[in-house]
Amino acid sequence: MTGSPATPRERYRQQVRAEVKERAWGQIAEAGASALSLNAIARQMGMSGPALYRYFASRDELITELIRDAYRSLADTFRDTGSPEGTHPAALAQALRRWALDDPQRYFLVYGTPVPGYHAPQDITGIASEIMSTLLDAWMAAGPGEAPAGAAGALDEYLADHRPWATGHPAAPPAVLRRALTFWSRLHGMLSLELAGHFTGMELDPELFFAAEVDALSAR
Amino acid sequence: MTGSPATPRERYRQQVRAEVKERAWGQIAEAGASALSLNAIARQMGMSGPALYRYFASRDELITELIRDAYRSLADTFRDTGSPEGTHPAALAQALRRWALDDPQRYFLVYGTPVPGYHAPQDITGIASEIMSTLLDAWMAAGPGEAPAGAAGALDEYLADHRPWATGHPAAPPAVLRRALTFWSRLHGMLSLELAGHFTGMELDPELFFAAEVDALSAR
DNA sequence: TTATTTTCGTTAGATGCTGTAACTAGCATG
DNA sequence: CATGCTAGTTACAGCATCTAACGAAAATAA
Repeated sequence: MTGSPATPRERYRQQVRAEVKERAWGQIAEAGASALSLNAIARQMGMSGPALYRYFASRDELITELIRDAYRSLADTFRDTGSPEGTHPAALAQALRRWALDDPQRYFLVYGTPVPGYHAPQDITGIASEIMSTLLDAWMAAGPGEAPAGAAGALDEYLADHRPWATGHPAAPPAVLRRALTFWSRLHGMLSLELAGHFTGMELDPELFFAAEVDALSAR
Repeated sequence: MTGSPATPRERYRQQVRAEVKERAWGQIAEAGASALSLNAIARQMGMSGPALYRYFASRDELITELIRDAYRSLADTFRDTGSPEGTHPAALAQALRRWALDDPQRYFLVYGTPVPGYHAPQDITGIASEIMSTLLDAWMAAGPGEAPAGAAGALDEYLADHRPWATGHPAAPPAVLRRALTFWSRLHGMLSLELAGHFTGMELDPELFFAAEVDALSAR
């Protein structure tokens, strides 16, 4: 990574940008992304409002950058989980849950309610496919499982011909694609319900539920 | 329902409230709940900003009411799906998906990213348990399925003693509780990914995927 | 019918936000 | 040293929520 030209000006600039993001994460953790205020951040940093526009062209650009960092963080967490060849899907599941619980609002920035007009820039979709790729690696190692029954068979047939999201894994059989997809979707269901607080008051142990679902899919 | 006193004043009042909500739903559908503006609604209705505060104490109160209506709408949709005794879970799944696709932002108002500080009022949690109750009805009719394997057994043991969310169904065995819970969670995973657009660009037919998952759980 | 009270809408304004424009002080480079 | 770039400033436009004070209309009471 030969990134920064290391001129003092640029160093300072990156430092300020980093601090802005730091405080932005703080605000988001406290009151959600919709409550993020550039003015408030500027006040915290002892400068006046418009100064921050030297560093971020708009509030949206800052949020987009935070979303990018969130994706990057998840992709790295996935990549760093277990060995490159033999990662068990259950390990990825636990890593994902830890990552989500570590900062729920960061999770929601990636998988939460989207803004209707918003379209993620190209590089973010690239990171997203990195994440899917790691998931496919793990399920490739785990194997296709037993023969699909019922509608799963129909889905496998479909996936055999519609797999642009798995271009990095041309050797993966449709059953592996289906299992990875199913896995991802189920994890997301549990986590977003848990993080949104839909289990509170139900007296349900999310960890136990999570473990049961992971086990159900992993063992089959 | 002997609700309204039907005095002309009250009739007018309810009418204005209804129109405000109508336009609010329009705004939300276009730009999401965070972009909802009382001022803009007032402008559309040909009155000046503060007038609306005669009808809604604050922006938050309006949003809370919309959330309540969304919950109510889902509970009614569930209740009206199939017969009171013999509803198949798959029918509920399809009803839920139709309801979600019919107005994605309404879905997100119920199951999307929560505002950190927000606590839903009592009556909303009541409607939420109505929804769970309908789900439990359907799974009671479907039966407990085959014996649980692996971690599902541990979850069943836990659920036998932790079931305050199923007080309306004292006769439901733990396996039914688990299946209803799992069902709910998996549906939510697929729907929120679909509605948030995480399947677009993957060339994945959400309906086929949805059917496969519903089938996988229903048939077991 | 007349008088009183309640309700609905208005305008003015406090406060906070995003974002632009114009200007100044300081730093780096020629 | 002179020039230009950059990071900050203040001023301001525009829009948002929401409060306060006031006038008009409608419902109610005498």
